[in-house]
Amino acid sequence: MHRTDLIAIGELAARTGVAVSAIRFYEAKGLVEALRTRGGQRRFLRADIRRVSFILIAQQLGLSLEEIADELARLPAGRTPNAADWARISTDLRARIDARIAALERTRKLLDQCIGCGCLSLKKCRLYNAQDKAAQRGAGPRYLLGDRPGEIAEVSDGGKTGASRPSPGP
Amino acid sequence: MHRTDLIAIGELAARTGVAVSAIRFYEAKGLVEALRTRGGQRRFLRADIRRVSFILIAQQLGLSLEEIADELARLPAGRTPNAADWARISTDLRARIDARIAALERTRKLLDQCIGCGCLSLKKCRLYNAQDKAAQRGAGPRYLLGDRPGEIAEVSDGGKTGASRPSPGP
DNA sequence: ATGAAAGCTCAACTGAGGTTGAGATCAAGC
DNA sequence: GCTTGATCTCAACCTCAGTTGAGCTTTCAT
Repeated sequence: MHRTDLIAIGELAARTGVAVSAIRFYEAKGLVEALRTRGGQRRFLRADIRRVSFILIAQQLGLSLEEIADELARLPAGRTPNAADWARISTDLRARIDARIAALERTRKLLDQCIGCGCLSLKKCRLYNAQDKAAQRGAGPRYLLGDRPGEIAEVSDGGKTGASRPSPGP
Repeated sequence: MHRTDLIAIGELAARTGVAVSAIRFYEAKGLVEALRTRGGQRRFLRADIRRVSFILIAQQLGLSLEEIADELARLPAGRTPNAADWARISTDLRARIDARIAALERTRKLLDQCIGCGCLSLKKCRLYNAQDKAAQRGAGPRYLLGDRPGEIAEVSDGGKTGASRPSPGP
């Protein structure tokens, strides 16, 4: 093949659209690995172009760098994801997207009811009352709508969540 | 009405599910206002339960605290949003939700093609190449995906792009 | 052989949305 | 009056995903 199967960080950057600093950052996080020249400069494999692209895509789909690192760590020894890996991973990702869309749709529905009724007035507004309900019966602290970023709670009248979200823990 | 039309910060916290520290933070950002006792403790109006709830909802719908502050600032003197205000604001929010759902759906479609083809192989994978502005609401490499159209290097095995853009500039 | 371009490390900074801790004061029930 | 729990301020710290800058070294084309 090419004599230059190793590429410098700048080339990897240019080919993926990622900043050089970001690639160094990814390396520090264990997302990519580099060989070094005698002089100490990084040299990447061509396959790392794909690896970085994978990172970008996964990121777009909502995974944190840590999750991506986990995903990559599950592959045999530094391998860049192949078709089978991808099928598994992407099926996973699809489920995430579905969940996000569903959550958003629930919210939209609630919101529509709310626009329609124009209420905003406590007794009736379901969006508002999602939280309020909590307090007016039984006075426990910490009720809330969604308990996860990006996720709106299913606001059903009966449902109690008991989810404590304001602080992620001590 | 009640003799206790004023509530302490702890109660506001309990009734909204927000941490006390977060409420102080919101006050610092101008999102809520508090009266003070002679001793210097904050006392909130009951209406602030609604105000905080509004903040929470708007936040869930993707507004930053600054945007929420702007929204609230457009209301007459510290008023908690009323029906007309709400109609305007919520119509706005709905558009945001729609946009997010649409973006997510585009991504999902791309992903489906990708699961199907199993490619992952640069030339064909639209997810890889098209790097849609999909779910970009959330952290991510800001200078890249979508930002400068045409700037993403075609991730191909062959040619060199020369488009070196390691840093977005000062 | 040389000079520009690219690379190196390390520390500090960003910004959003808060949390944590120290040390002091306030409010209220007994 | 005392004690206990809630609250106060202020500063420092956290996470995430990187960026920026200083100061220095390596690589490569001419």
